[in-house]
Amino acid sequence: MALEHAILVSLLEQPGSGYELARRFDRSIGRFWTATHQQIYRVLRRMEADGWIAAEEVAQDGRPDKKVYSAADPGRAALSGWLREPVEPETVRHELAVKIRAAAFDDPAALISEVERHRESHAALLARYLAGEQRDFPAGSAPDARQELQHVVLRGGIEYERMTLAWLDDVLATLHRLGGRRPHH
Amino acid sequence: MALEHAILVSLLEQPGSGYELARRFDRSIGRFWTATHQQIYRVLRRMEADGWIAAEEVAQDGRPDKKVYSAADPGRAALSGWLREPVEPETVRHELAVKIRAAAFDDPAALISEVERHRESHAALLARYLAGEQRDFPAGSAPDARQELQHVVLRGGIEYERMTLAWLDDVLATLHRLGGRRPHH
DNA sequence: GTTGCCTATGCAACTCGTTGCATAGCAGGA
DNA sequence: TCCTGCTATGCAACGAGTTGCATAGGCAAC
Repeated sequence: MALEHAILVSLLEQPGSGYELARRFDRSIGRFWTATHQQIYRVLRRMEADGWIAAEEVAQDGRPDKKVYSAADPGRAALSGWLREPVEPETVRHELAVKIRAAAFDDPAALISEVERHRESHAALLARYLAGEQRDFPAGSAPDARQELQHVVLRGGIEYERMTLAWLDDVLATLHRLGGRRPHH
Repeated sequence: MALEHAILVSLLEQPGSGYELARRFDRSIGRFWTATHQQIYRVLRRMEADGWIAAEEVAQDGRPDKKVYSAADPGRAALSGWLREPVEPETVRHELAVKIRAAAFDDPAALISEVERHRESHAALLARYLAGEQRDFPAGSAPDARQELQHVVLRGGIEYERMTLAWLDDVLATLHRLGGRRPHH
């Protein structure tokens, strides 16, 4: 389980409440690790019980109170230990690939609009990444270690989206080519 | 849930027992959808109860008997319906990216050997993909629709591995560059 | 001749992750 | 005025997925 570690990293970068963490997981961190607010609250309680993080009640006016968490030393030590462990092989879940192979037993043309939707959403995400790169890592700046590492992760996202766009074009060309043929029945 | 659909596709391509499916999920299909034998057996029982697949007991000598499953019409219809539904956005789980950002709060150099291990395993997978492509889709052949679709999925795997290798080189260069600097404490 | 691996299926217990719902005050617009 | 939406946390129930173990015959190596 790496949700705990992803939360620790996020709290080290910036302390925050469960709600704030949930929003971060919808944005930057969510690009490589997703979580709902339910999961986050549950894991936060466990981590606090284990002493990995410390909570501070913060009263707000005009808004509900919140509990702001920050990483504690045992949490930092746990993260350090995890960093030195070999990571499990990633389990891939690529639903679109299943659909593409499934199309051989149905009408391949029925997939075209679905693939086009995916293409659009990946193009939009690439644009967001590129805008974020311009904003956070402008050319000529002198980044520190944290920024360098955040940047190399972002570059990975950018290259992933570029690769995916090119592949989806390949998929679309293949589906169009097969459009005339009868499906296998 | 797409495990049912991945199993249906696999059984349409070739009928087989739970055990055989588990091995396929360790090989080709497992590249874009993973499953343990436990999951597979449980889902097979549910699918048989729902009439999606049909089972036939096959006695073997020198080996335990097996139940060979094949896709039935209701299963084929369910697959067809699923193909026409929009797919949920993929939830990405990229543990290495979490580690890279975590390295900002520890020693970045400690990650180098881990990244190198990943690089090797991605290089080995790319080599396997390329060998499989040569074997199954030799230049000059006239593939049918099923092979075309399998090939485009494989090309996606190949491009993904190439992209990942290039990115891991970028990560390694970044980690080496940061090697001299003190971690943030 | 015992140890370990392969085929083949399955139970039990657990953790992970999602979905629906609840509360509760405040802000802004129709 | 009512409706929608945001901040903030949480319960309950379910489904997905993993891990450990069990059985049971055959095969090959040491």
